[in-house]
Amino acid sequence: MLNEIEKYKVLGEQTRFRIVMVLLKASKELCVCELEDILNVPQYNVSKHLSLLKHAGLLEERKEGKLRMYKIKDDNQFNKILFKSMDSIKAVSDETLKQDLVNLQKRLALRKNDRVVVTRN
Amino acid sequence: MLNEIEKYKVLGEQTRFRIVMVLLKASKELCVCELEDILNVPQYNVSKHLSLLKHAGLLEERKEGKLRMYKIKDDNQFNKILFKSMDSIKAVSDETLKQDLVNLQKRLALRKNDRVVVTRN
DNA sequence: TCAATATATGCTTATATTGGCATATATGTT
DNA sequence: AACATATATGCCAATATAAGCATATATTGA
Repeated sequence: MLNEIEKYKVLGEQTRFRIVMVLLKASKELCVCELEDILNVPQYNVSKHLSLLKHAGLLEERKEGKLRMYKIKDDNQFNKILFKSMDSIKAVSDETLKQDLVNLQKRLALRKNDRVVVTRN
Repeated sequence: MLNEIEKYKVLGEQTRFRIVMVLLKASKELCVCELEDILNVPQYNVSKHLSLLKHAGLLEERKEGKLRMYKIKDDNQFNKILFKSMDSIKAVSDETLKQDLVNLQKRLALRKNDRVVVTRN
């Protein structure tokens, strides 16, 4: 399938959409356990969805010790516009999404010098 | 589900993506039978996919006699950006998509004064 | 080297999606 | 009114997807 179609497809699922939205709002890489904590989704699901997002070419992964850091991959025009479309969603009226963003801030506050020190919460 | 997620989802399927791409390149409304002819997809499938696209808020429908005309719905910021992302897909290297666009031109050439006169081909 | 931790992955089941086919509906035509 | 045509839709079977659970892998630290 055309890679761009794949990108729309993977974004068209609630959990994956939430992951990407959180990473966009974070503007920095997050590890799996942080996402798990922010989204309140089991680790194995977060990992699976991250894998799909990565293979579709929307995210990048980097190893850092025991952790795997994931971040937005916007090194091409298509991705940039796609993320811009997500950014244009004003109505984060959705309760789940709203809570995700609150949890994101809480999680980031647990970092020390912007480094992950608390894993599961 | 958040309406925007639904929009990504419906675009994340080959046939629906093709429909939208053809409508974008056409820059005008097309009827079901034209799309059927252009895409080489059975009428019932074209209709079903059009229905999903309409309900997701990506297309508009208008009755014209026996025909139902479908067109791009870009009356909001999110849709505009989404369609822009499709427009940015340079690599219409995909053979199917390339053929669709050829067929689109052939079908449009069958119109008389920009009105549909030939139905199934 | 052993244990603990972070993450990934295989298997199974539940659910959703898609296509095919038949048929219903609506509109125009004779 | 009967018929033809354009389109939509209900049902079924095939396939794809997602969650849950158990477990494998990799890395760190004792």
